[in-house]
Amino acid sequence: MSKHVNKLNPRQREAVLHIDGPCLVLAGAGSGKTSVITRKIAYLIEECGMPARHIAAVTFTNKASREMKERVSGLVKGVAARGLTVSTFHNLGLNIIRREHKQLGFKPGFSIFDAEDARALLKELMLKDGDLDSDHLDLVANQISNWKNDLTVPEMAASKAQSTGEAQIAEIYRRYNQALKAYNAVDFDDLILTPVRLFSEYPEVLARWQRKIRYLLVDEYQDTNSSQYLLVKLLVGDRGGLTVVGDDDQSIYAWRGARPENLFLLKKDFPSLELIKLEQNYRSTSRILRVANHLIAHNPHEFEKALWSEMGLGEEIRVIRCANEDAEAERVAMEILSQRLKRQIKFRDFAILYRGNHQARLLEIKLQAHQIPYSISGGTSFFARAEIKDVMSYLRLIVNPDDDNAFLRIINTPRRQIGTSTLEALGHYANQRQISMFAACHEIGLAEHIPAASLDRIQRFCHWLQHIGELCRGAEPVAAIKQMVEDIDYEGWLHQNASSPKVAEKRMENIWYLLESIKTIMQKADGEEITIEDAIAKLVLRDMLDRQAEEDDLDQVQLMTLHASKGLEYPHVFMVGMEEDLLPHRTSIEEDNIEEERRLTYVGITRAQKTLTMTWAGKRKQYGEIIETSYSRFLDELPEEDVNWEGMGQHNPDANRAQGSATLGSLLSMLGGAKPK
DNA sequence: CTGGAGCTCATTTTT
DNA sequence: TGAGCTCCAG
Repeated sequence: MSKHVNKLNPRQREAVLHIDGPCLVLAGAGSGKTSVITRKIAYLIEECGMPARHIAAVTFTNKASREMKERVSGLVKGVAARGLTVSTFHNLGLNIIRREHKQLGFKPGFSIFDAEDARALLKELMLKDGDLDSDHLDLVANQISNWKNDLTVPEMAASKAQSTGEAQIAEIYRRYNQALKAYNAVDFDDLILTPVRLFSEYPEVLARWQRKIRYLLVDEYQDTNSSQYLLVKLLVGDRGGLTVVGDDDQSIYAWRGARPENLFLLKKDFPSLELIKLEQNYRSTSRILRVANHLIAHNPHEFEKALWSEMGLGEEIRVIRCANEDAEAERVAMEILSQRLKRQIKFRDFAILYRGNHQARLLEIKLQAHQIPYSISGGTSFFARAEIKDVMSYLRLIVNPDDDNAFLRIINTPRRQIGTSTLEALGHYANQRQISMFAACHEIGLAEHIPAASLDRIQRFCHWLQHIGELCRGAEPVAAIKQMVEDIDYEGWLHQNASSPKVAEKRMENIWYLLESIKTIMQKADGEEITIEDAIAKLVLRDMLDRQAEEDDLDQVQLMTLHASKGLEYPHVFMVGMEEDLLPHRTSIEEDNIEEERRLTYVGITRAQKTLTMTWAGKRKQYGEIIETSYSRFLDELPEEDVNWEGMGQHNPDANRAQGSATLGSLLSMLGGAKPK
């Protein structure tokens, strides 16, 4: 038997060997799904003789795609792996659009608007419109994204509108798309949607891509939305060269348009689908899995699945009642300190998981107080920082002069004495002539609308930027960008504006870090030539940023949301805030979305390898007032015999559910609540 | 254009 | 409670 399968268990082996038709692998948490995908790729290349360039593996995150690339290159050596596609959905979409940009009517160097850019554009459109105020920004942005993910074009949205409100949003949607087109830009959703439309409209283009991608593997399939599924379906065609791996119990992104039912739809679209379940878990103790299975059994299931492991029974799950959220954070900190000594383990063996980012703040304070090193993943992203957005806008404008949004962001940053009236006149002129603002700057006719002094300043800026652009396409792009930052004296501008020199220095450091990243990306050109356009696109798609990698090696407790923890594992896991209104979150209770919250809890539990500790606070400060809480309903869904309850006296669902039983715990909580701060 | 007072709104967020 | 915003006075 092949070397690629003899380390696998029988189910995994079956999943790797089944190549004569579509294959759905239901892979429970920790069941070795990445092994299956990577070994299947190796098997296809080395045993089936399929050239690597005809195989594509698609993931959702850059992290997953990076890991997959690494693991494949460990299995398939050298030239045999050349041309293999391992990328995120969005990256694949980007590559398709790039190759076919002419057909699609995009100029090369088109911009990619991230979520933030898209919102900024929407805000502007809504402001101009007046019908909708920007209070609804979130709603509108979400609705448009949902429409795009469900393949609904503006005209369809308008005709299906149920209310005037919806019709208004549909109108904004139309203008939003129009603006993107004018800016020669796409948003994240378009990266998937555009290839789908292309393939539906041009069968010959689709055929070409089908010839290229003969075998497709998709990771985390439960997270696909409608347009992603359609993209998969189109690429696979009726040849059935498809393996998808997923777990319906780990679907936690339905609120973002993911369609976990895509897992079962597969059966309809591919009748010959082979279903393989991976139930052996290589991560956790049997106790942890029993608890996880017991919990998730409360959800309805299309496919029954029960995880098991050979890792031994393991310790009981602890559920700890704390007086309030302060005591909870304190308790977790103390647990980490004592467990670390008792078990002789590292800080990095611990993770603290929570529902909402705001819960991290108190934990941070307590960890700091006890000098426990930690790192938080998530929070304000690097790319949300104003200085990064500024430099990125310069770069975007260099690559795509039609990007009016980028133009407007940086035309007067740093100050160039180009005021609103000048820009209004310029915008008006550009609009009339149906050209971009940058292009309008070069027109002779503009002199009639703008005072000579302003015009001169604007044109000097444009010429300078063009000059930098030429340098960027030369031999030393990074040097050119550095030159650009120096030309505009961005550093001086930062110092002038920042509240302290320290802040300015920090911001400048971020910019140097950005330039370093660009340098790395351009150097990593293994064989293929990477243009400045590619580098910027990679940055916008958050690819190739090795921030996290440095931190992974440090000995730090990991703090993150339950969502962010998917796919990760830690020896000792704390889940905090196990309360009604928090873990099932209140809005989910109101919207009757308990099942997804239960899956979220399931994801949290299955992150743990050795021990799992859940905490909850009897009282919690919420919007400034102290609220009596009751513990999460999910705690009652855990098997009694595997759980050790602390601070609640005898655990008794019926009596304890409501307040009032005079247990030691409730007495303590009364003390805690009454104590002055 | 900046800074401070006042108002309002509180999930999750792979790309 | 407190972060993030708008709005108005300088």
